[in-house]
Amino acid sequence: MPEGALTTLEYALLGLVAMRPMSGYDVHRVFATTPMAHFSSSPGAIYPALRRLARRGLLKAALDRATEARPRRVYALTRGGEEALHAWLRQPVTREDLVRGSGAPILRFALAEGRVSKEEVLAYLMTYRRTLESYLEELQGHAREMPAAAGLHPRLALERGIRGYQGDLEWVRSAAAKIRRTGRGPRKRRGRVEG
Amino acid sequence: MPEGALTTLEYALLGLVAMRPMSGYDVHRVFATTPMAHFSSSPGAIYPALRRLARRGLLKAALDRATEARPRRVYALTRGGEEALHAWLRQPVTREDLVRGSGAPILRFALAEGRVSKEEVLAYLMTYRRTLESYLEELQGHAREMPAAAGLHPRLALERGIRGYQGDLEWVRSAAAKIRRTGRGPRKRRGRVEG
DNA sequence: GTTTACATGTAATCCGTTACATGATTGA
DNA sequence: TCAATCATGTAACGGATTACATGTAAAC
Repeated sequence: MPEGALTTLEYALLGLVAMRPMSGYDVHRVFATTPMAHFSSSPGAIYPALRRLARRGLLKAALDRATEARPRRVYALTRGGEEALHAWLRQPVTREDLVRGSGAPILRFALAEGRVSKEEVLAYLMTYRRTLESYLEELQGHAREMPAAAGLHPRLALERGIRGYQGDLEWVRSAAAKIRRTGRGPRKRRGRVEG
Repeated sequence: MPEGALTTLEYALLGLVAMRPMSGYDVHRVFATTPMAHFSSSPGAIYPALRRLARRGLLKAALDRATEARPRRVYALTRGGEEALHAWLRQPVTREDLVRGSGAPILRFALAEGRVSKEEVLAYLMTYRRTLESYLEELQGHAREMPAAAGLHPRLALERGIRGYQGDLEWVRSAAAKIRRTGRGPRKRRGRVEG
């Protein structure tokens, strides 16, 4: 039932809950204490988004009345949620992803671990790379055709954008190389044993 | 009169109209044909935003009935608009600016040309630099304290963020240096503006 | 002479922000 | 005991996206 796409926040929530079932406050804390803050926001966004996902059947809520005085609504992924998340993780990076600066490309990459095969991750990074290369050419075209009268600041601002995407390109290459070097990719989720 | 802050889009509109009076369509075209697309969006955002700014007294609309068959509403900055824009351009870059990735820091820089003194631009870039340095330390702390169990993808995603801000830092330094070299009288000896 | 692109908007829907509400737990 | 903090939300408001509406000029 993926009628209509989800917001970036909703996908971030799917991805977090996929790691382990979480309450709204658990999610809030992740956003408050990690660089995921980029996607976060306020409880006023998180709680309604969780409910929307539950209403759509992508999450299921379990009322946990035992452990706490106040009931906690602990959300977990449903089968449909798994599928929606998985489908999203495999979406290629588009020009719009870059222009909008939504952070979605990196979010997808970060959440892909253990849910997408190594080959699919590499394919995803390839779409990222190609889109970056193409958009970089576009921006460099703008830089070339920028009239001198446009002024120093706009030129510097554009240069900053170009540098940023070039850095992303280097990152993509380096990340792909590191992933290629990993042992047989996690085909399906495999438990990590830490040592 | 500046009750409540404006949205980034609204400031972008103020900045564009400040360059030369523009109609909604003119603005739309700038967004559609330049890297300003980042802040853009649809007519459905632009036109209402222009009206809001007019209602607040920051823009004044002139109905241009002569040049075109259909009347164009051409917007120009009012005195209040000048002041609101100028006040915004001088706001320091905050941590929230970075976390949210709104693009506001660069937008302010790009729009500052000719409206803010060279010294103020350099001071602004200094706030940008300091905020970047501080946020970078925060992110590097996260990287150090990230449990090994967190996995490869989140670590790479964080590394990408750190690299990006480091690139911004280099850009800030280089931009400040270029701006320092501008508009110096031929006889003036260079003074140090370092911090 | 009709399609296509230009130019200027409006309307419905919906998401996110801000601020508030409330109950439990802990520290002074 | 009183305040602060943790934990879990709700409500009002407003801006943005998407889609639609409409009227002119250019192209074919």
